Amino acid sequence: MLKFYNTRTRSVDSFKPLEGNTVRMYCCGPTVYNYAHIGNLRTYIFEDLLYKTLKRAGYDIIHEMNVTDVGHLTSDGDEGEDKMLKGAEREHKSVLEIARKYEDAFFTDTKALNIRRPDIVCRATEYVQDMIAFVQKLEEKGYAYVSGGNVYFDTAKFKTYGDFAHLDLENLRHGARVDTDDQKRNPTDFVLWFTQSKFENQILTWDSPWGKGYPGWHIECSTMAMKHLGDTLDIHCGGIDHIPVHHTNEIAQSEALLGHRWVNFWLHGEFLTLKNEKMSKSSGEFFTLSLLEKKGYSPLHYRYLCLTAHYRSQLVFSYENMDSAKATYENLKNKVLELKKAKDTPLETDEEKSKAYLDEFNGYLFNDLGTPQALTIIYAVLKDKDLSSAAKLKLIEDFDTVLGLGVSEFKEEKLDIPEEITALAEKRVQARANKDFAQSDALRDEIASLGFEIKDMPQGKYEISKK
RNA sequence: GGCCGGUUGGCAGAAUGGCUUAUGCAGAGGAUUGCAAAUCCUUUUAUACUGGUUCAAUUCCGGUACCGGCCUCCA
Repeated sequence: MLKFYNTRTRSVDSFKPLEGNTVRMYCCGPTVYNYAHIGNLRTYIFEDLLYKTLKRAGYDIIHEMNVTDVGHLTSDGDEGEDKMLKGAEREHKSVLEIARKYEDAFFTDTKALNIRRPDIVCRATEYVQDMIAFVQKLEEKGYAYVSGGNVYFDTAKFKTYGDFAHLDLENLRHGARVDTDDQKRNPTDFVLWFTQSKFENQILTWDSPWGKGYPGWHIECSTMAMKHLGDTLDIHCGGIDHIPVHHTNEIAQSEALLGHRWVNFWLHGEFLTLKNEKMSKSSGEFFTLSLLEKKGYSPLHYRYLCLTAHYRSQLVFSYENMDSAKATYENLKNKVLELKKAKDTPLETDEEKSKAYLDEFNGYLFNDLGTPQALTIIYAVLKDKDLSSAAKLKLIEDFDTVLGLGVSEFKEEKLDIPEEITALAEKRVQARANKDFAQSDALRDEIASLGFEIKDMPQGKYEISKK
C-alpha cells in the first residue's frame, strides 16, 4: 500500500517492514555548532511527514536521530578550523556548552514546526566507546589500517564501494575542493578515528587503542543505529547531499562489519535553494527560522511552503513564495475557524463523502508522500456542498495529523481592545446611523492609525481586529 | 571530466499517451457594501527547442539549449 522512492534501487518501491509491524527508521541529525537554517529544517519536515505517514498506515515506528557534537566539524575555509571550537571561541563558551546550546535551539525550531521529537535522540559524544569497538571490529576484519596516526577505512577492500551513489571512482575530482590527505591508500578512504587532528587545540578527545583522539564523522551513525535498532534498518534518511559521501561511507563500514545488507529503504530529501546562491551554514545569507519570524512569518507558514512541493524536488525559497504560503495558510485558518463556529446539522451524504475524500488523501500521501496533491483535497473538502461543517472539520483535522499545520489549535484570537478603540467604534456606529459617512470614514482612518481594523457586519454590527 | 535532477501560466507547484493541464497565491469581472474590508460566484494566462515512436506526445525515446545540485564541509 505504501510506496516510497528508494535511492538504493532508484525506483518507487512498495514498502513493507522487514519484521512484523515495526519500522526501524534512522535519520541523520544536525551538527550542532550553529543554528539550523531553513534548508536543514526542510529535511526534518520531510522526515516528520514520513514518520506520520507510516503511523497513519498503521505501523509502529522506532525513530532514531543522532546529534553530531563531535567529529564532523571541518569547515570549508582554507585552514579547516574546527567549527565547534570556532563557535566556542566566538561565544566564549566551552565546546560542550556550544553543542548543548545549539541542540536546544534545534529542538526549539523543530517543535515550532510541529516536528515530532524522534523516539531516540543520541549524541555522538555519549557513544564513543561503542564507536571504538566498531572500529576495532573493522580492523579485525581487515577493513581498517593505521596511517600517520589515524585509522582509515580501506575502501578498496569493500568491493561494492560507490555503487549506491553510482560513483565513477576513476573520474571523481579528488581534491578539487578539499585538500587531499596523502596518508590515504585510496582517495575515497575515510577516517574512522583521528589521533592526528587537523586542528590545533582539539578539546574533545578520548583514549583509544590507537591513542588519544576522536572519532571520524561517518562512524557515529552506523554505530548508534546498530546499537539501538539492530543489524538491519527498514529506513534510513537524510539530505540528498549525503548520498555520495556520508551514506556511501556508512554503507561501506556497516556492511563490511555485518556481512549483509544493512538498510532496506534509503530516502533522501531534496534541497531548498536560493535563486542565485547556495543555502549554507558557512556561506551566503544565513536563513534561520527566527529570521523568518522577524520578517512576520510563522514557522507553520514555512511548513506549509514545504508541503506545497514534493520532497524530492528542489524548492526555490523566496519571500514572494513565503508571502504566498502565508496568505494561503491564513485563509485556510479563517475557513477552519468558520467551520468551528458553524452549527449546521449532519448530512446523509457525510459519511460516504468523507470516506471518499479520506481515501483520496491517503492515496496521494501513501504514494511517495504526495503532499502537494494531498493539499488539494483540503480545498475540495472546503468547497463541497454535500458535506456538513462538522464533517469538513473532522476531515481536515484528520488530514492535519500528518500535515501538521496546527488545525486543532486554531482559535479565534481574543484581542484586548482598548476602550479608546471601542469608544471610537461606537461613535462610528452613531455616525453611520446618521448617514454621516464623512465622519464615519474619518473614524475608521483614526482606528486604523491606532493599529486596528474595523469591519462592518449586517445590522450595524462590527468586528475589530488587529492590523 | 563524472554522477544526479530539472525546464509547465505573473509566482509557486501537481498531473497526464487522447477528455476543459490540478491546487494555492496574484490579476480581472460580478454579487454584497453608503464606501471599504471580509466573504461568495465567475474568469484570463503555461507544457524550452528539436527529431523519432504512435492513429494520437506536454507525457515515451533521442538530440540541442539553458538551469540547479553533488564529486569527500553541507540537510
